[in-house]
Amino acid sequence: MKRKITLKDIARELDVSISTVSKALKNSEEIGRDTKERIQAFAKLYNYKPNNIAISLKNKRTKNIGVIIPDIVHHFFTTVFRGIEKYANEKGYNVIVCVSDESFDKEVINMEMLANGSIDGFIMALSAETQKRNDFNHLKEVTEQGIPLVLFDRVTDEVVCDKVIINDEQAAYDAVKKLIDSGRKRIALFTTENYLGVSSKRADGYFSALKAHKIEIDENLVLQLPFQFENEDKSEAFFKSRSFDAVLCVNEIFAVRAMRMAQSMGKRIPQDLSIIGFTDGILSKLSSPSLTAVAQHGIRMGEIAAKMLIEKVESDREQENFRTEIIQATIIERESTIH
Amino acid sequence: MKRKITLKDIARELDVSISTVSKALKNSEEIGRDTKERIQAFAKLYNYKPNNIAISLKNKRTKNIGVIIPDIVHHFFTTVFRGIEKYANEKGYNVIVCVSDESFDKEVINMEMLANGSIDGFIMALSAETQKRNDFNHLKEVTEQGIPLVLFDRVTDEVVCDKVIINDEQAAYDAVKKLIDSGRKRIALFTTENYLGVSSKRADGYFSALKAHKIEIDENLVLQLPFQFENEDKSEAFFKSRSFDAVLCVNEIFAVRAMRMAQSMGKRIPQDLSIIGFTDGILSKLSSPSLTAVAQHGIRMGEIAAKMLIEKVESDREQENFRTEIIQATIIERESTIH
DNA sequence: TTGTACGCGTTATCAT
DNA sequence: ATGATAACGCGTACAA
Repeated sequence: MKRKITLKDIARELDVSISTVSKALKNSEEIGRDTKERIQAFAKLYNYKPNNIAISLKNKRTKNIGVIIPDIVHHFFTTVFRGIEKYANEKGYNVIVCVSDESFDKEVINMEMLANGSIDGFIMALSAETQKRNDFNHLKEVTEQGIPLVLFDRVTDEVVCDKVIINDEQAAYDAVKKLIDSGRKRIALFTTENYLGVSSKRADGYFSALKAHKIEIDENLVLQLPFQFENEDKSEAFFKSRSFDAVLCVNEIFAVRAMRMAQSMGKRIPQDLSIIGFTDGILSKLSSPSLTAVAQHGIRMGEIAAKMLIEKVESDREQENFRTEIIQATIIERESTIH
Repeated sequence: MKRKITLKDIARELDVSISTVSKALKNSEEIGRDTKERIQAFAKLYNYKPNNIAISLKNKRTKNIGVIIPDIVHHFFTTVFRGIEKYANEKGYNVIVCVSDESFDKEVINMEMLANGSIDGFIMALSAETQKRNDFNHLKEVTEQGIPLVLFDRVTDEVVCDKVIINDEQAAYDAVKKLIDSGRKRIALFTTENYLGVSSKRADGYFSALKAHKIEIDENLVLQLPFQFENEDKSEAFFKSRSFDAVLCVNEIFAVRAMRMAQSMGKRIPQDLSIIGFTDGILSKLSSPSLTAVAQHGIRMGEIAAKMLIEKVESDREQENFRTEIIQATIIERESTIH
């Protein structure tokens, strides 16, 4: 087994000083032709590569980005992650991922682990619990330490930092408008409990679209469901007791399950019921009929987040100006709506 | 902005030596009651945390694991990743993820980036291109340097290291047997081009199950498709020109698309056609009808991989004994088969 | 009980 | 043209 070779090893072997080796390998003009060549040849032969950790210690730059997301087995988040990783890699950065699992405590622990020198900056989406508790001290501490932070999708006004979001409210508005334009009158909303985070903006868009089109708001047409739609009974009761001809769902799992439920009750999609869901993932594409969906452009969101972060990281002067980038969601029309 | 505080800062502030501070914070018995308390109080007040990078340099241990996977927007891989991340975090390790994007070059570059001290060991699944080229020098180099490596799912015999796989062949055999037992006679196989990696084992299981049950093998019933099943024409032609009453698909995307294609041609699932797919992901659960699937237990696979790796990392003595853990796949019966 | 010195691997500055 | 030294932050063997 050939262990990693260091500058010191080369220096000893070639009987020169460490600093000579260091300079020679950087092609410094200070070093003589022949010594330089000797050293470079030797280094290449033994495949010398500088130790990242030592360089990090010296430069106080790790070239690592910390990403903290609530869930990784999740289409939208992986998509954003893909964008982050792609951009970061191009810029020579590596990405350390931690999953908060929607837990406040894990989010805190993960941030602390990484904040002690392991990363140059954070990109994250808040856990559900963090949003519920409205406690953002761990984020504030990090920014106060001068560690750059970019929030995406699940953000908060409480923390001053860069942010990337989609225009959730407008997207929901547009989706509902599309349903109305196609002749739908009784439009339901399937959302998460407590209108958590983005869901509340989507609900806002839903309500304002109805208002703008003079459709009376019927709170009975709003169904709040637990995260994974585990509660089939609740939705079944909803379907049985309400009459509606369209649904807007705040995520694609809700959308697919709504569709299945409707179909099992003999409804035809889209003739009897139109469905639009947020997140244009594999489920929307491959369900049958395929789902009209609000594309959140996760990859772009990730790229932008990474770009914003790296800019901050690489700018040495203290930053005070923070931006919020808004990505335009687009509606991908498929078979679950009439057009 | 309060920058991170170091031992040196505390020492200067309290007018003691750095090593005194260091010892005091480790509660060393060498240090006097009062100095210890003074130092600890001060450290707590200023929220002192040791710098990970410095510790890494000193210990030659980063407490980072490098994970390289072909794709992240992919149910199975994210599932495995979840298992890795979970176990690693419990053990105080962080996970650096790189996506090879099925490319040999990116895999090599990513490994090199991380191998220079950034991580203590690798967990990876080979990219498609790497498998095709049969070139594993980058893996061998890493193991020769003494960096522990665990391969999962997409493995190779060419590299001597720990591995975690599922019993693909047996699982395919069992799936086909289940189809046969339910009365199916003409069973098709939808696989990737060139029987890449795991697909070839699944094909082996398919063939041997047919043989074992005295069903004549008809090569015309094997359809090779590009990765994402982009080629709808090819599969449509297949459906039109062949007659078969069951399909085994090597992944869930193939399975869902096969089902949609069949349905669009008027076939009923499972009455006219039974379908079983590998990967028990969200697609299988939520498609309609839901898909009988081979569960690969990604989380467990990830946990085991992380466990194997960390054991190797933390064992100081040179390792020579490598294991291959085989996880038993299980068939989850749903609506796309008769039982 | 406290402090000094050294080393982890690298680079930058200053001597020779 | 080459080398010695200090520094990044920490821990520890050894000295006082």
